[in-house]
Amino acid sequence: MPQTGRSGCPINLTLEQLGDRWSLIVIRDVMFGNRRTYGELLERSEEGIASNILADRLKRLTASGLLTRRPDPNHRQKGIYSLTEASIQLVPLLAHMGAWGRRHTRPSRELSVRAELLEKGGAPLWNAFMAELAHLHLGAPRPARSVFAELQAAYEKALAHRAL
Amino acid sequence: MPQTGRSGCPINLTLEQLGDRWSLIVIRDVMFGNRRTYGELLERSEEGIASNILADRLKRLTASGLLTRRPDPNHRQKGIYSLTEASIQLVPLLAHMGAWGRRHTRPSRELSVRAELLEKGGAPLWNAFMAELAHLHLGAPRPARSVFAELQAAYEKALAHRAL
DNA sequence: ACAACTCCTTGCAATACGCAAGTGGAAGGA
DNA sequence: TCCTTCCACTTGCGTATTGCAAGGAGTTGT
Repeated sequence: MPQTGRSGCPINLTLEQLGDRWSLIVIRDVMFGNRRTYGELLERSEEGIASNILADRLKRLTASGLLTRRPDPNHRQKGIYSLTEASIQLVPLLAHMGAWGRRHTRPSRELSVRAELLEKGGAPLWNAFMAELAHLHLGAPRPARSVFAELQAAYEKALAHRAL
Repeated sequence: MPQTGRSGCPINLTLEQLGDRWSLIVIRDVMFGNRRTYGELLERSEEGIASNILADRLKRLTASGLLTRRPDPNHRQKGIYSLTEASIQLVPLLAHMGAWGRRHTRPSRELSVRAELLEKGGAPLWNAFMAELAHLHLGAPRPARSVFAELQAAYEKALAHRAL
């Protein structure tokens, strides 16, 4: 039996949670950019998210179990946001979104590099990345391979190349 | 170089086109439900889309190249909507959305059956389905296997089972 | 004590959404 | 021909969401 408003279709239910212009952007920044606090997410936002929208999305995403928030031991006011098992399993979805966007929109070269790597790596790469996210966010053991570092290095190389 | 408003990230650009609560629902109904006209999409909508929203989305999706509209030869007023190459390539994305929704929301059993088949079939099934959609919507040759019929049969079997 | 920092909140305007009713052209029948 | 029905949308209007700019409250560092 369905739980929410419109219908019990799994695609619809996914859209009801994530189908807006900002939720997946926030998750993307936590996931691929390793932004872990409100301030980082606000200041280093590529798309310039507004502060009230960010606050609202952080609330909603934590309420629906896609993020968790724990206090920063060094700074009583700060919260550190982490991905959950559910949001880590969005990796294949985001990879496909990146792949589709690369083909059917006009992305910038620098910002496409990570999407390209993720696409070419396929499921094995996604699984390695998910294992690493489980380490970074859920305290799982550190895997041998750091997909995060590979993606970041490729991105920075593209940035440097563009800057020349 | 980016083309649109917020950033050139391919994930963001995909969200700018599809990141609302209705666009993917419409595409899903055309794709999996084979609804080809305004009336079919309105009347047989599981989620009860409003007529003005549907009209707006059909306009926007055709404008951005995810649907095409041709007049119905038997009925001058009717338009027949078809998927394009770009929207057919959303099959893996929708399959992943269904898979994620099945795991992390509370979908109804009947409406999950297709998502389950798509998930278990994986990339080979998606490719067969995309070939069939190219036949149904773009006039490509008819493939040997009809994934559409398999999905529909499974759905109707689940419906009948529920009705007992 | 004071200033700077950090996480939000508030006010307000613009846009999007949702419902119900209506419009205008086309098909079909008497 | 004229009338009814159908069909694809549009319009009006109230509500919710979004976006921008400014402000406020708790926290840290000096």
